[in-house]
Amino acid sequence: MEHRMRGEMAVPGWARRTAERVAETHGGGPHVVVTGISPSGNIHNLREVLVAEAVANALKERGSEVRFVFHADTIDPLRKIAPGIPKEYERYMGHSLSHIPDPEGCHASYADHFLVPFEESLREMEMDIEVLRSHELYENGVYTEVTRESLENTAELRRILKEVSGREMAEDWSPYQPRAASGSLTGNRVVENLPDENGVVFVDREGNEGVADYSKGEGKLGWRVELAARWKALGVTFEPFGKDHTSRGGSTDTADRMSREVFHYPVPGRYEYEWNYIKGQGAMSSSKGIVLLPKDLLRIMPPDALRRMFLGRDPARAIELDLGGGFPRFMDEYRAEAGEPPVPFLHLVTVAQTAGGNTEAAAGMLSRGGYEEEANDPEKLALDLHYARNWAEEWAPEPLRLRVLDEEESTDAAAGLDDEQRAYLAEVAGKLEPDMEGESVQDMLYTTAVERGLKPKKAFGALYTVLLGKKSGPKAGPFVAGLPEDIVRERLSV
RNA sequence: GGGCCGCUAGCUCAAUUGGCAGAGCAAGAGACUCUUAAUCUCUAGGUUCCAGGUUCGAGUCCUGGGCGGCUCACCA
Repeated sequence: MEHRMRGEMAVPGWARRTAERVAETHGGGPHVVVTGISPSGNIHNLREVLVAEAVANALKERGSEVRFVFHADTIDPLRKIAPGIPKEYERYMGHSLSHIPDPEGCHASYADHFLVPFEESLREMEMDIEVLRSHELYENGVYTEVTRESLENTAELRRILKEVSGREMAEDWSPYQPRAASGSLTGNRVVENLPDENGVVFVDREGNEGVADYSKGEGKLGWRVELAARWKALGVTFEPFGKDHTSRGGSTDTADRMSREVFHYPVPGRYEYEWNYIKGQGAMSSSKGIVLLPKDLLRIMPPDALRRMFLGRDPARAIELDLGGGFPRFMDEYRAEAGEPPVPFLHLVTVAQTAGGNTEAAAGMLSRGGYEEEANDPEKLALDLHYARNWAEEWAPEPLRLRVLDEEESTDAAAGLDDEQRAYLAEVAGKLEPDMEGESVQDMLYTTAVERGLKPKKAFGALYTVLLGKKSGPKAGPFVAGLPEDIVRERLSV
């Protein structure tokens, strides 16, 4: 069986149309597709990155050369303390994330603490993307020219901000935020530009004067200006935006005008995406501690399934992702489209939980169930079982979760059974033979119950009680046949 | 107030850039001597929020309206 390779997914229509518009306004390339959000680990990030990836692929499909960039705002000042971060970090307020130590000491900086896991997720997604850290861009002089340009056009930028937002701007406003000796980017006042030295003279909170060299990353442009400046500095031709940025008076509104009127750079193509929500959890919010990493979701599905799930039919629409009860159906549809063997995901879930880590046993169960193809591909089977098992443990509704009780638990659970049920279990235990097929086990279980005048529901209920501690479970015959015989016999002897 | 999105079967949603309105679940009927969130077969279920417009043809495009959700303030 030939499986579709990663990254070769069909380019969706909305992405192709977007690429077409980008090509009309920005030519045949080379194109620079940028996606950039703060490295806070919010799952919305993923949708933005995937939208950008789809458009980048659509541009490539048109024959253009594409540079695909993830831009991380590592130089940005810390402005709120995330849950779980020590209170002492209050003292780093206003400092660059790249200049603050990792609260857990595991990475080079506070910024990397959040960014590195996200980078790992991008790698796991097998994404062909280049990660740029903004503090490095500043330090390497990538922003030197646009910063000089911004400073020269301070009055013009200030006027645009005032017009678009309708707010009064401080008389001494500057597009540049120098870093004070204290490390803080905020609360400093630029008093003089030194274009010949790539610098500004500023006065900090305490009234001390200092000089910042903007060719060396000793400060940064204010957010709204930086956005437009980045387009020019990196030659951006496309960037997606969430709806929080694109409203009137929003950041794209100001950046668009700055780009055209100050930097004389054509506004990059754009796609406005809606957000995605996780059913039962509400909006993902890093400040509320509701954080879901791509990594977490790659535990239950392959990268291309994640792409499909997060992009939906049209990323301009909000979607509520159902990772609970609706997930098996999603997987079945995805697998059908991808041309994978048609084993129902729910079946894999049962098999995975029954067979534990034993791929051979699982293959046997699948084979007996008529799923030869899946059973004969151990590598793929192991991966699918991994997804199914993780889903069962982390997302599945309670009725689908299975765990064979240990001896003690089983004895406790059996306390509620009556004599008829115990006698039934004892008889069944005696009739079980090694190498019985699921079907004959099922037949034996049923026939025995009927012969004893025991209602099937009561009989099967007893079986599930001692094996799983529940009143119901997966189809009993195949399930029991898949378990080691001695364990079954032991649990039935109560 | 501005912006974006949604409104299609009882429920959750599809409808491939204008071409016979579909699926899953729920409901009803039947089948299986085999428990289940059962399975299989069949049935029913619709003024696509409203009013106009464009078109040979509109769930889809345009205008106006209604209801609901989200989002926006130099904070990146």
